[in-house]
Amino acid sequence: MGNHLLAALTGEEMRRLRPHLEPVTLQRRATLHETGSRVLHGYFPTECVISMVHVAADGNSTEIGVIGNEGCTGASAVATGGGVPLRAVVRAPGAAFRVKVAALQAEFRRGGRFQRVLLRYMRAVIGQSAQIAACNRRHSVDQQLCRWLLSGLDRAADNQLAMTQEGIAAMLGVRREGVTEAASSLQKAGLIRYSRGRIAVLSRGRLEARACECYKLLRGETERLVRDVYSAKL
Amino acid sequence: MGNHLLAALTGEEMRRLRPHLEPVTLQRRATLHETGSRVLHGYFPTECVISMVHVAADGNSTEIGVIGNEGCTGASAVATGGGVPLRAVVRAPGAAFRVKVAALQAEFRRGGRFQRVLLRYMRAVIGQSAQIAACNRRHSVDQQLCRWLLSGLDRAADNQLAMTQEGIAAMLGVRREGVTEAASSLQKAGLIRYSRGRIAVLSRGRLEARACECYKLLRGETERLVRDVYSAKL
DNA sequence: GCCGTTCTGTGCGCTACCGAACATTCCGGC
DNA sequence: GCCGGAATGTTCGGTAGCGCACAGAACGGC
Repeated sequence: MGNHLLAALTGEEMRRLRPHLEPVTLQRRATLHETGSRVLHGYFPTECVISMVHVAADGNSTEIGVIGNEGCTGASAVATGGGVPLRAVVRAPGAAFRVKVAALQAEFRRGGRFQRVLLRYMRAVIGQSAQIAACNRRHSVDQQLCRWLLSGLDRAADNQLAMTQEGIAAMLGVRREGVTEAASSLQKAGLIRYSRGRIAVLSRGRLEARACECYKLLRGETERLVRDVYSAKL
Repeated sequence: MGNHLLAALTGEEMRRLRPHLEPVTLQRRATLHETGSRVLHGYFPTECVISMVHVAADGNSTEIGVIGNEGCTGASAVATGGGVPLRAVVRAPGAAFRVKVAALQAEFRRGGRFQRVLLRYMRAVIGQSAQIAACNRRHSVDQQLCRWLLSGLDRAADNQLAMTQEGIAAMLGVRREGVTEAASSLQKAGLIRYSRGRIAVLSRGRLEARACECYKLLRGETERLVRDVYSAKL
């Protein structure tokens, strides 16, 4: 149950990086980095889930990407220094490795496998954000909720998700009432059960059927990413 | 009137790359690369404008990013090989440099300034797509149209844009009628004048005032990008 | 067991946008 | 000068989501 990006490194790279890997437990809703501000650490989730969120001037937020144990935060900061254009929030608490950006940068600049892995990951991030952007535009709250639940479920240990409807609404960029309605409809249909911020997915299959095709595409992209980072061809 | 990414290279890098720079004139609406397919060339606009467009299974499209002489296509393909997750379409015709991906990759792997420039550019792309995603979700067709016009204008030679309302609708991911209505309202207010695919911007200032704040943010990000690629600190 | 807080449910009027159908205007080619 | 196609204009009913206001329900601390 490690992190795929780290697991894909060569032995030598891992030896160099290991002293800088700091195991941490991330608390729900913690903000790991803030829009525009300087990034000090990259986080490599092993058991937690992190959301990348765009924050508008009026405080409205929109989730642009999700990071589980297939990714990391701050990749672009590692590649270029400076800040990232998004806020990173812990969506599901749990274990992760924290690494100083400087250490990551040093390894990145060596131009080895770590660099290729991180670049491949950045490509996935761009694709993911494009897909979510299109989904935002086109699909109903109901469909998006299904996609959101599944994207969390794929990265979770069990069939449980911890998030209030208020929180989900903020991520999807819709009203809380809209989420209430969609969630209540899902519950009536027996796909999920929830209460006060705890959601249990009862029928993953039916949830997938109800979600828009964006979910399948996003999932496929993630699987390709994982395959690629382990591939000798990278 | 060159391309900023190329202009920021060192003399030595430019000497190596110059033999591979192929000046081309891009025709309006040409598709430079297609979603998912293998990318053979990167394009560095000098006088044209290119749109990065997400295409859904049903054919619906959504513009995720714009590229003028501050950027290039296929950056992520250069960094990692393989395809890009978006379609690139010529939005305004004109000159560009075409370069084989293999040549770009070779230069990228040297790990010099070109690499840092391209990475910095990828960071801008991620930020841009996040901003546009949020804008898609939140703002009215009218506001988005203003933003779209301005984003083209910034990269155009004069105050003219060539694009039918049908075309704009496809980029913004809205109905053609919605664009007709918004455009006609802008014309009545004296901000633009248009006819059959030719749009003239009459009052840039008022257009900016009417656009959502996304435009200013996107523009600021682009300006920072251009500043950074020329900066010695990169 | 009480109470404040957090979370969820519901109703209402409103607006922006959608989908479809059709009318009109303009341009370029013959 | 005529004609076909492309671009734009307009209308109409339908609906998803918004903003607001408030009601109930559950949990957590004391």
